[in-house]
Amino acid sequence: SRWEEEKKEDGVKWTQLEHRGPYFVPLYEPLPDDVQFYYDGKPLKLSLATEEIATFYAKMLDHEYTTKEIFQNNFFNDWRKEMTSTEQDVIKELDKCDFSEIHKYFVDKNEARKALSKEEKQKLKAEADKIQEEYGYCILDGHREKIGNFKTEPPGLFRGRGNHPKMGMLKKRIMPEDVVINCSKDSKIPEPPEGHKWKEVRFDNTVTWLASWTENIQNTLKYIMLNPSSKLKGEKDWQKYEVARCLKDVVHKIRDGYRADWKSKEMKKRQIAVALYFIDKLALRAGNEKEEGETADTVGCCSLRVEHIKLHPKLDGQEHVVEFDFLGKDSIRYYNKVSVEKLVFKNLQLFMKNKDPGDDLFDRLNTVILNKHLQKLMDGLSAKVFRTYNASITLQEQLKALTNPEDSVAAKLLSYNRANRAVAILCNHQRSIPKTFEKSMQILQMKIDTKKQEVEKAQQELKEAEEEFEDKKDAKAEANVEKKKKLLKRLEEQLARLNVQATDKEENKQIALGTSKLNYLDPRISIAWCKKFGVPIEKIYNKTQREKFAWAIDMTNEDFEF
DNA sequence: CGACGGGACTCAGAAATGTACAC
DNA sequence: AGTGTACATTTCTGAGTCCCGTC
Repeated sequence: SRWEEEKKEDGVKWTQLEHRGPYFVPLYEPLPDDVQFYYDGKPLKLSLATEEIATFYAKMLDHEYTTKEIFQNNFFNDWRKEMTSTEQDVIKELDKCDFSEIHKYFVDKNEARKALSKEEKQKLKAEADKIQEEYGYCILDGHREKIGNFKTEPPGLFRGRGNHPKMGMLKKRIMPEDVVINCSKDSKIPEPPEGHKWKEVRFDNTVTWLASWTENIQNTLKYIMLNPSSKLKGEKDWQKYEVARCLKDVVHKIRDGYRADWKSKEMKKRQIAVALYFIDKLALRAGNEKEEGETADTVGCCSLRVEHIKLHPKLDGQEHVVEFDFLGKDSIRYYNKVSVEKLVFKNLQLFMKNKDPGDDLFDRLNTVILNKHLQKLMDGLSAKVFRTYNASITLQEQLKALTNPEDSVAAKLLSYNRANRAVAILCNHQRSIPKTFEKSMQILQMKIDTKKQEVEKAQQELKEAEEEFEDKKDAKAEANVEKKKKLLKRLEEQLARLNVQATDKEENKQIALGTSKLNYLDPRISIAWCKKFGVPIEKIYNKTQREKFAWAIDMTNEDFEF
């Protein structure tokens, strides 16, 4: 099959790569003349470039971002830089800018698009499909593979996560002159759009990207890469889980090792040992250092500061409790109270001694030191492998504990979701509570109440039927009892299902299951579980997910053990 | 060594879009 | 049968990890 093909030289990722280059998003279309921008109450015709940037802001007027001072200031600074000198002379304060007409124009345009007839919508869809067909695929080693992101990112205002110092800055339009193309020498080299040139065309088969450009906000590279369904990505994914499975064999030894190191005479060793304990037990990320002022202030394990933990010798009947409170990746809050071993607690007290809240907790440590240590313990081992390992092993254990072979498929799926949820909680994968949550919960509660009444009514009817049977002792009365029993049973089952649904919904409101499912759980565990318990794979993986995990679906039977 | 910057890749939740289902 | 809405899926792009070379 396609998962077992010729091996390449070390570091070589492909022998053939052919594609069309990125699809460039359409150029800016000027506003109609009757849509005006006002400055200080007076209409002001803007130059094309200035107008385009104004529309970026106008489009976001409903968004919370535009209420933030940093966003406003960054936007206004960048906007002014692009203005003509005449405009600069006039437009001095954002507060005097009135974008409301422009805003309304785009709101209306959006509604108009939604109100389009079926035929018109189909036509638009067909056009999009054509672009996808033309630009969305490449040829890699003879196979036609789907590309992940084949469009350049449109210009707009930068939206960072959390308290990002650069929010609102102008993200510039990507032109062919900014783009580096990567393909094979003998392939049909993509044509730049008419009148344009590529920045560079290179033939580097040691990397997997098809095109790249430098983004102007953080000055970092962006890439066009393959879709997760591709062979290249699939193999990499498989490899990731194989490394995590290797950890399974040595993790006990590693745990013994770091426990012993809690007592080390060397401070650095003790810090490594405690940090590793956190990474293993709590599935924390490694925590690279970040450049101050360039990004939101977030941390991982190695970059934890004294202010991010509190030590409680006793708390709620537990001993040696560490209270974590910090912002992690994407500024998602990590809040947890954990009872730790006495030695860990003692070490933490020591690490925090004579430090200010803003000081590093692990002052002798960073991710490079930690990962070098891990590499010595196992080939390919780095901090993130612990997350993959602990996530996958947790799923496997939870599935074992929760699955009842006698259950219906629906009940088994609930168990699966519970197991998935345990992992999402471990990895702190959160989502914002859906806007419609309260409402839909109320509706569900109403259904439950109605169902309860129906159950009570059925109970009453059954009682009556039984009494009648006592009385008459005839076949008709007996049949009626059976009928009422059946009805009651069905209603009770429906009620139970609704209750389960409500529990599930409540437990899930702030938890995002997708990330762990897609990135941390060895798909072979899930596939084996499906096969073992007769659950169709489609029930747990949708089409995209089945495509991504094709490698696993191909190779896994019900006996698979992580 | 270790700091630093560049580079390539994975992983992250929000937002946009599509679909199914209730009314 | 048509329409609105809730939920599922897909897209988007920002935010991490980790490695490498240089000084």
